[in-house]
Amino acid sequence: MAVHPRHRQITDELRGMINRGELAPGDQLASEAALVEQFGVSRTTVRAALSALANEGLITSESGRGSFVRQRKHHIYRPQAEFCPRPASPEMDRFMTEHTAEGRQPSQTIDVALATPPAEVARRLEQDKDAVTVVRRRVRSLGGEPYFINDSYFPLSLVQGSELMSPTDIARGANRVLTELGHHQVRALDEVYIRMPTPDEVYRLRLGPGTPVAVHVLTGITAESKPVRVVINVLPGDRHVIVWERHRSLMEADEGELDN
Amino acid sequence: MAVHPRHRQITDELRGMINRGELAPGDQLASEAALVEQFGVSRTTVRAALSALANEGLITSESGRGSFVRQRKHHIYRPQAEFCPRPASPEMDRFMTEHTAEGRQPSQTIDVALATPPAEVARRLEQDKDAVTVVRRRVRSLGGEPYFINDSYFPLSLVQGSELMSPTDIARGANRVLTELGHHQVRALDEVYIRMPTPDEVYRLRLGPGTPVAVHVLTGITAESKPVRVVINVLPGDRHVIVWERHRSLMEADEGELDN
DNA sequence: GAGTGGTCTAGACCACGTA
DNA sequence: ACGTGGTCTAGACCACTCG
Repeated sequence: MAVHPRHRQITDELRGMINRGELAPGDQLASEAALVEQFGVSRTTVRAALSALANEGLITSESGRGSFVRQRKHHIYRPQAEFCPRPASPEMDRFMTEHTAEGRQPSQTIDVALATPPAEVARRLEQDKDAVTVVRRRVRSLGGEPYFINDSYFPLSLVQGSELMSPTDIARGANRVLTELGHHQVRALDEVYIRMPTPDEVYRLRLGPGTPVAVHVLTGITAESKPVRVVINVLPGDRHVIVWERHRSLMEADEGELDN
Repeated sequence: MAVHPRHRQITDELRGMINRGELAPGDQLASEAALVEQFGVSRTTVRAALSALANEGLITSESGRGSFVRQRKHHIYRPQAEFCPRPASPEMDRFMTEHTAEGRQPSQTIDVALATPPAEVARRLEQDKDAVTVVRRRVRSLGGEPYFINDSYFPLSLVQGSELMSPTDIARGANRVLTELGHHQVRALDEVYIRMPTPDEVYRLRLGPGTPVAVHVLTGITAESKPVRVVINVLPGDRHVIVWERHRSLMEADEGELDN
């Protein structure tokens, strides 16, 4: 029988207490010194155990204060919301009611720049990699806590001189503006990647260790199959649920390979 | 000017080499002993730096062999595939062609059990938390590498005695069977959560450290608004892209709050 | 000032993989 | 046999938070 190393046993012991609810979200764990006593190991070993829990996203350690059980509070992220602002099914309605965001102050920062986009974006826009795009970068916050990076890229040639280049909110939406400019989108391709954040994302979103992100890449496409917009949303995993709904009308076949 | 601690400097240095491509996926890093020499620090400090990179999902360390730069290879996960087996837009077609899975052997394990489901599932099925469900648990693998946990829950009262209770593949799909039993689904609610895996998931999917998962929860609903099926898919972040497509016909409004 | 976590050292022994 | 990473110890000093 394989026996786990000491630090792993301590990790499992503490994780068990969290999963069983003996340690509730927000609770403070025993101090490192206390755990050294309790388990009869060196501080290094205790710290290895705590570090593992931190990287699982279960606890955070705050210098000078202690270690605490984390809590997740999920905002609802609806990729469909852009085109279908209102939920259409009773289940979705109920789901959204149950997850109603508390009355915290929303705020956002916007900055607009001209830049050659990352290779991933250039590829999706079918541009040369040194072609210039307009980038609208936003960080959205709720009650001071950032919860959402939203970077939109438009080919400069398509939006030159339009209000998309001014760093202010556009109430009627970027899609409307693109349509007015003659670049009406009729299709979109959505991709979602799951990964650990870059140090830059950790900084911009104030992420704790062990917090993964979802990267939602949206490519908007015209009837002529021309991509005119790429949006990259970065969502902290501990603050979001991605939700959508489907109806019979969208279900073209009855069987599928995924869910037998 | 804030100066980073020594281990953080080493982390940044090594991450830079990876991002700049000086260390390519699959490459071996300098050994810990070599890094101790190179940076003039203790082995503990070097290991702290390597541990950080591992938890970012950038490297893996293998006992007795060394540390290596990781690679991500993305399978395509289409939540829509269940109802729309074939891609409908040229962009999606191209996307899937570009990501064609290599010709590795697919395989799967299936086991079927009667069990009281986790509270999350019971709630979605609108069952008492001690009501029994049929669980079809599957792990799908490609070339020996597991890439997909797929657990389907059906209320026992609805599927008793049907072939859903036998641990074999159902070629025509579970949806068809449910329809034949008089529980035709007309809507679905999809939720995706992003988090670090549990130890059980790490084991079943053979995940390395720093690998987050996406949890896709699908609730299938009849015309009478009765939930008849909950599917929980667990996808390793380093092996999947979640992809779907949208068309004008689904775009009911022109503006949205997400993408100005 | 007392207690907390953050950083770091210099060693030691072990299990593992490869040659 | 040797080099690799995995585990663990016993200390030390620091920065931070809080009463």
